[in-house]
Amino acid sequence: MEDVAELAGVSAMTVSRVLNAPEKVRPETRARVLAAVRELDYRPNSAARVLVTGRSGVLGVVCFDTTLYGPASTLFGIEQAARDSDYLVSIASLPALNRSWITRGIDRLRSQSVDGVIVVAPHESAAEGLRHLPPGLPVVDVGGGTDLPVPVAAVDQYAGAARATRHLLSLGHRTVWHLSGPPNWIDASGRVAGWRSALEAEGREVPEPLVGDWTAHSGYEIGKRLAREPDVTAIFVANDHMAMGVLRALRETGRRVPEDVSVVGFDDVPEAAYFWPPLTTVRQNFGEVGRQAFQLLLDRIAGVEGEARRMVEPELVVRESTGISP
Amino acid sequence: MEDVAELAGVSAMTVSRVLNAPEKVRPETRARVLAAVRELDYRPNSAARVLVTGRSGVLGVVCFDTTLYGPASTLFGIEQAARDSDYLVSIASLPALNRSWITRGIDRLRSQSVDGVIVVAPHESAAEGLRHLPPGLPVVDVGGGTDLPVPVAAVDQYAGAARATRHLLSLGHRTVWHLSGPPNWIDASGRVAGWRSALEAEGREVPEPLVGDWTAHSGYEIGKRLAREPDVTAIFVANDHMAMGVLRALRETGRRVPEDVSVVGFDDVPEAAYFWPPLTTVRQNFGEVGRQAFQLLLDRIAGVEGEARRMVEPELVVRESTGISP
DNA sequence: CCAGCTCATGGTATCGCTAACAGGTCCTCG
DNA sequence: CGAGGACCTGTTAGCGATACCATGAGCTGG
Repeated sequence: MEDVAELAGVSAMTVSRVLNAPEKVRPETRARVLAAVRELDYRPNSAARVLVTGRSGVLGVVCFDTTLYGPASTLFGIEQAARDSDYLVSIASLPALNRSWITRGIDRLRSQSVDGVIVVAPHESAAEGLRHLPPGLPVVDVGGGTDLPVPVAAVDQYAGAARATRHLLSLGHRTVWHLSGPPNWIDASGRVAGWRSALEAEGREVPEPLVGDWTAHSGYEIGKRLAREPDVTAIFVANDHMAMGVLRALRETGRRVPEDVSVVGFDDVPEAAYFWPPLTTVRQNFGEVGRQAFQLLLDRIAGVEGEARRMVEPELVVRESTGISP
Repeated sequence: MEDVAELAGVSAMTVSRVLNAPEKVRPETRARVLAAVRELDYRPNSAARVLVTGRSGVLGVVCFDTTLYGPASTLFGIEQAARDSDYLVSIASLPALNRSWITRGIDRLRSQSVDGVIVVAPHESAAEGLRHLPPGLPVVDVGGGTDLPVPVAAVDQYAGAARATRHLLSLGHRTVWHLSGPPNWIDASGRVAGWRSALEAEGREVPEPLVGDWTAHSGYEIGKRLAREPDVTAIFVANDHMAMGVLRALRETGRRVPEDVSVVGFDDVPEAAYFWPPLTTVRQNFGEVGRQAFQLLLDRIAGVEGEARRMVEPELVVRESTGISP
């Protein structure tokens, strides 16, 4: 920086100003400094800047498994929003979802002086970790439950599940069975609740939900059980991958979709339209959730308290896996 | 730090040593210092440390689309390896794959003083960007082509494609058609080359490869064309998602898999075993690639030149989408 | 014509840490 | 018994930027 200053015939302080508050420097001086910057290919040292300002321009994301479609898409959305605002994203993935690891993840990021942290861990245990936060660190949660001590951006799982369920009922099905995600996952319980309420609202019988682990494999195994029940004519599955397993199980058992059984998924993964049959599902706009989370974090960093919860509405996408009740 | 030193009755320098070279401090002193550290919940300021040492403990990953299965898995592998070595990962995703954006991505990371960069952009344009690197910055590429000026970790696409093709030939098919990924993607051209060489090695006719864009949609559209050709009895598809589209197109056209047509994919996404029929495919161990890339980078950071290319062998997974020639 | 203001720039201290060297103890060994 | 070395610990000097205050030039208006 000293070199740049010398080449431009100014002091280091002026160089600093050109880079941080250009309007406070006379245009001609500014031009000379910028020319010197280019000439020497000068780049400010962020470490030094962080040391004195306390802000790094880096935000941290704590996440569990970034190979799952949802978290990966959310991360992507966050990263894009961050890029547009000249923020960089550091990630801390967790070997397991529990309070201790979440706390460690946040600490790991904090030790690198991130300006704030977004937690993408839609699991009950996250709430634990979020209850004891280092003071002064802005934190935002994605997909978390209610009454968290931090702002939350999330897809309205409840509404999406209710919508899917009502769609099936409107096709004449007596009731709707549910294959849920693992217990303690916020998304999973939100979908169970939405499904249940939609059934109850119409006075339908509420079957005991079955529990999978998000994988196509579990969908297949549980699907085989469901396929044997002649009562079952409509299934709301908590995500598309499990729905894929269910579809295969139904087919192997000789039950046709949608003629004998209707199936709805959740997520709308890009391949859902090419399942056999193309899957009716609930689309989550993960990218939007990521952007909203980033915006919330930006507000918190700026000291704005603002609203604490941003809900993104999911959308029912009707394809060919649902049809009128047999 | 000063406070810790005072509480422990030592100088700041000794505190620093306890944290960075514990063996150089007498055990009892060390214990006193550590006690003081805990007592005050002291955490070293990484910015100050970076400023003086020049090393940050952060590595950067430049990547294109982290919602794709391959890149996401690779990123995950890198992150896990990094975590085990107490490194943090910052990501810079690119809005488009070309030289300029790659350069900008690397610059963005460099400006945050990362210790090194891993580029996950298996596209020809990446090579351009890697040819003009800031001197002194350790860089490793994932999945890149040959003769790059940096070390590369990659799955052996050529071998995997050849294996898939030979599998189909061994089932009695006269030749094998290929639905490739987009041109200029390194993976895509590696698979084309492996497929072609396997056919030529046995003196088979080499059909003109068809070109998709990795999506199930493109697989479906092109699959419809292939399905109309009675000659086509074996198709090697460049990834699982396109293979899914092909499977659907074949089914809609009334061609049975594997009785009439055999299909092989590439990737082995977790759902591949639940396609209809379960997909024979080539498994890529992305996690291992990520680990290898991280290791290469660690070597480069340490100044070790070492080997420049680490190949991970893919594995053919035979399921039910392939059968003997009709 | 000068007080008083604005505007652009510079000087200095400081952020929190570690490299490099200096100094002090205590032991070893000829 | 004293020189020399091993082993700890402390002192000093930055790393590269910005915050804060000071300074001086040029303008305005009574």
